[in-house]
Amino acid sequence: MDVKDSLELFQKYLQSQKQHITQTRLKIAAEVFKSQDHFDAHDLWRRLEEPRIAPATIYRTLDLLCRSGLVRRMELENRALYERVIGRPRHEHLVCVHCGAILEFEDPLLEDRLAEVVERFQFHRISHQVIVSGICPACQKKP
Amino acid sequence: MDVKDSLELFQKYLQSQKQHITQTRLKIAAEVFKSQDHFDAHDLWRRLEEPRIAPATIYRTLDLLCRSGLVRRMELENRALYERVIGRPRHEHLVCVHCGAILEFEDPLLEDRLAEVVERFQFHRISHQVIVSGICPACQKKP
DNA sequence: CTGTTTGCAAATGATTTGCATCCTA
DNA sequence: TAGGATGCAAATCATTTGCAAACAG
Repeated sequence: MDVKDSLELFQKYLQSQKQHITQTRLKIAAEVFKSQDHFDAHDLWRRLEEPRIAPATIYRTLDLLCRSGLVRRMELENRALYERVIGRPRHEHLVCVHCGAILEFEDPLLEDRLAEVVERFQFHRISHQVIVSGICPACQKKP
Repeated sequence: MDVKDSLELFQKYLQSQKQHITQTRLKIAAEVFKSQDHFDAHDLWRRLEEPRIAPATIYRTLDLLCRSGLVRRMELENRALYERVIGRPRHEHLVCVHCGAILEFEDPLLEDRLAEVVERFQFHRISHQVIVSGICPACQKKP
């Protein structure tokens, strides 16, 4: 799943929603699909190096990307981070409160439990997030 | 575990941290320990009906309550909610994006998975949150 | 007494919104 | 060409911070 494929999926999403495929949206989406990490709206704006693109548009486009299911948003203390989801294995996060590192982990059994809970409650899931806050191994060793 | 017991635990926490036990802190904590739901800082300020207590102090005290482990903070879209944790079973949340309802669920097996992950990574956990966003059964039935 | 804590008001900072202009479809 | 999309600037809004006065130990 490369950037090109992801962009196509995004375009299909826009069309399915009767939304315009604009140059601005494509530039923003391409930058997101190139990413390998967790970033906030301002990070993305900086990476684009296109001062003409307004931060407001970044927010609006990130919202579209999340709705499309290609990108995921996670709520941290006082800010939201985004990450590309398409073409990546399902995972959750460990966040170090010391160094800010975000570690990812995969745990199918945990995901199974979540699926069971959603089923148990007859809840229509749109998204979910599992975040463990604490101190990473590296920071534990620091003096 | 009633309000009085919880307050005592909070006082012990304050003493252990060499922090002052003040009337303002006790009033805020008592209101929190009376709560049965999820509330934000402003909700709490309103419930106190003590205009003299500054919102800033509410935030500062909620922070202490979270550090003490008696209260838990959850990050939602653009705001934080708090809930009393002491004297209640461990649980996670389902949040309805339509009506805003917050459903709680208990799932020991899910908690076990989290414990295993934390162990696997040798991560020192401080807190965690599992939030499933979606549409609750009641809202699914609405036209 | 003496350092904390608090109230108040101002500052912050991420995100949202109004609106005229621009650009897809 | 029409209505959605964008840039820009202003508005929001929860939360934080600086500081002098009030208070706990």
